[in-house]
Amino acid sequence: MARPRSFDPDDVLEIARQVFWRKGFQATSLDEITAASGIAKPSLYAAFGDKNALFLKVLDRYHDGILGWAERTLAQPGPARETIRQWLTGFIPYCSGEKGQHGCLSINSATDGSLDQAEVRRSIERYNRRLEELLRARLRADRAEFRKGFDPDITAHTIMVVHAGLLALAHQRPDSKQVKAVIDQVMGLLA
Amino acid sequence: MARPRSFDPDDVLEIARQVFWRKGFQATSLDEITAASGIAKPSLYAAFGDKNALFLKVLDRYHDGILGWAERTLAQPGPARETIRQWLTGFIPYCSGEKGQHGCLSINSATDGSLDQAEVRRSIERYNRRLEELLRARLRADRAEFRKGFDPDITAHTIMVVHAGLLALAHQRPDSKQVKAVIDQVMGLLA
DNA sequence: TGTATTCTGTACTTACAAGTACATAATGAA
DNA sequence: TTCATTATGTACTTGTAAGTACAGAATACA
Repeated sequence: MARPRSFDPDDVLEIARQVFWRKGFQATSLDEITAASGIAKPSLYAAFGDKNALFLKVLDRYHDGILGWAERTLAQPGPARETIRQWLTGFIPYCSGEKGQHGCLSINSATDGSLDQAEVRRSIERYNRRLEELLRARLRADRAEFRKGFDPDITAHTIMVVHAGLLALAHQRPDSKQVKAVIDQVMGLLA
Repeated sequence: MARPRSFDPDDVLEIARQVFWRKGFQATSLDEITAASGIAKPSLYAAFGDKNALFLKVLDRYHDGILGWAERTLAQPGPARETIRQWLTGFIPYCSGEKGQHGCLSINSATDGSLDQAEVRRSIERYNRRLEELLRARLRADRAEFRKGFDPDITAHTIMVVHAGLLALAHQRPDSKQVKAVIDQVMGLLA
């Protein structure tokens, strides 16, 4: 029994994500988000809280999207190595060329010293933990495919490191062939 | 025949590096640097130019320090794998625990969307290129140690990716044992 | 139709940071 | 000692961004 919202909050989060992704948290002003979204500041504040809270919502949504995709991809049948290779290969467009120039919002945020809000750190930690759990679970489940002495836990973490490294270096716009070559080489560890 | 400078510019760059490293470029105000260094703003501007120029000098100095150390380390005699392992192992204190919580100034800057100054990008690219060249040169020189088909160029890049990944994930303060395990596992690719 | 309620847009306040004007201090050289 | 020259410190201007007050608009329901 009141005036309804004139926008879909999820649409605005999507727009805010693009701006935050491109410019980073500090350098993004709410005025830029109002300009990009057409939503005035009081509406943003009413719907999402202050800038920190808005960013946290954007980041959580981003994490959820990637985790959902990882869950689906890593649940696929077949050899674990090929499944994981496919998952990593899916990141190539975001790790190379023009499209990769802004890297990963989560990595960018993790390396941003201005973001020392505890909740942002927690969101990133939870995201990394869950991603690594997915990899670890898959490697453990298919352990029989690998050599004696294969360590699924360390290997899962190594893959996380490579994943983070590719997305950190994405800002240099490397050639997609080079990224693929690195993935293929690292997959040699899954044997 | 004029009043001499009351400070050593290199000392100030060192202090500025610490502040920029901890808080990032955007979130660091010159007032914080004046507070940390005791040097007033007009002196900073006279000596280093504006905030962008100061940051660029800090970053170049940081890059030079790491490159110098890499040159010395990677020139050491012995098997290439052990030399490179030693070099990577030297990063462990900066990739783990309390000391690693701020990661690497170069990676942090590369992933900072607010730093789209062309000169900063160039400095980072040059740094990465030189580091990779050092690794590649060493792997090529000692190619005889490795199996037939070993690709020194791709391997050098893979090591760069792992290196970047470790420093990107350093913000999570991982255990140093875990970092060491990843390095050891990746060194398995040098065979 | 009227009213309570919530949303929206304009315009504001406040805070803070970048950069600088200017008066003054400290030196080397004459 | 005096002057030319460059550094320093105080205090300022300017710009910009976060957050909000308030008046008016849009709905559901009585």
